[in-house]
Amino acid sequence: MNIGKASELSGLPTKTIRYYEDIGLVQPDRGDNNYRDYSTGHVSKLQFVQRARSLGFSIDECRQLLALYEDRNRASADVKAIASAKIGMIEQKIIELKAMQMTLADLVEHCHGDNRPDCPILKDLAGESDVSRAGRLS
Amino acid sequence: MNIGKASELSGLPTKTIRYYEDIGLVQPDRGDNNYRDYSTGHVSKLQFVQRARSLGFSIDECRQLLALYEDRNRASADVKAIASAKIGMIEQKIIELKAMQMTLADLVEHCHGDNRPDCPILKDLAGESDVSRAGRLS
DNA sequence: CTTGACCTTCCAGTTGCTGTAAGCTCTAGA
DNA sequence: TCTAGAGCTTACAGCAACTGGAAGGTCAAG
Repeated sequence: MNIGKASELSGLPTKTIRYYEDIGLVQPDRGDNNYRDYSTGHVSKLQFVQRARSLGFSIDECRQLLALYEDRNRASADVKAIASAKIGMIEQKIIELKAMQMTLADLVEHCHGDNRPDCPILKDLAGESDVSRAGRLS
Repeated sequence: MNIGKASELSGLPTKTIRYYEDIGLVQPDRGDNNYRDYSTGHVSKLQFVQRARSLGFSIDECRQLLALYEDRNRASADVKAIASAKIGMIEQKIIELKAMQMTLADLVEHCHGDNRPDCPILKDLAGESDVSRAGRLS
């Protein structure tokens, strides 16, 4: 099938699919007209990558997962290790985002939000404020 | 002061500080030797940007915040609006990450993690599994 | 006077695409 | 059979937000 159909079936833009070919992630055959020709196997791989990406795996991790996916002799422990590491990274990211959120919420709460120029948020960002500093600077 | 000192005081790499000059975020003076010359005011701005960036503000948002910071007639409501919007975006990001995490955790839990090639994680990514599909596909 | 740290510019690379332009190919209708 | 337009091709540029490296100028200490 042509790239348009593969795009439709995999849920990935054609641009992205061509990009995946460029970087050697999923390489289709070529027809006589030089059009890319995707088999259902290729589409499966594209879907595989699409899902892995949406789960936060990097392209490089997708490459590893695809290699494992292709490898009949793979050890599922390898896959589990990659996924587990990813969970840890996500957890870390969530913690950082929560910290950001709390700091911002604290600042917003202390901002009167009117037309006066005096703003505790900017003061804090500039390091002039004594609001909620102790925690962040320690 | 030279860029090295400004880097030390602001906590930003010299590369990043030069980059910030390139994009017109914080523009220092120049000495006779053509070295960048940062005043304490410049360093304050750099610190300001450093903190805003660490709170998840984009460069463009930093630019807006810096403009407000510089503007004696700013309305603190403007600043509050930017920060509030950012909190919402962070919340959204956290929700997405949690969803990812749960899906991955579910998959890892169902993966025996030994040397057998049969792996539920890969099965799910390939769309062959019936584990934890209903929620994701609905 | 030399060594080495620090500074300069410029260019390329990173990740994961996305946009655009110029041009080739295929298909359906007049 | 011709033609319009949809779909395909390549190649290059650009996005964020830096980071790295090369080649060279400057400065302070020994």
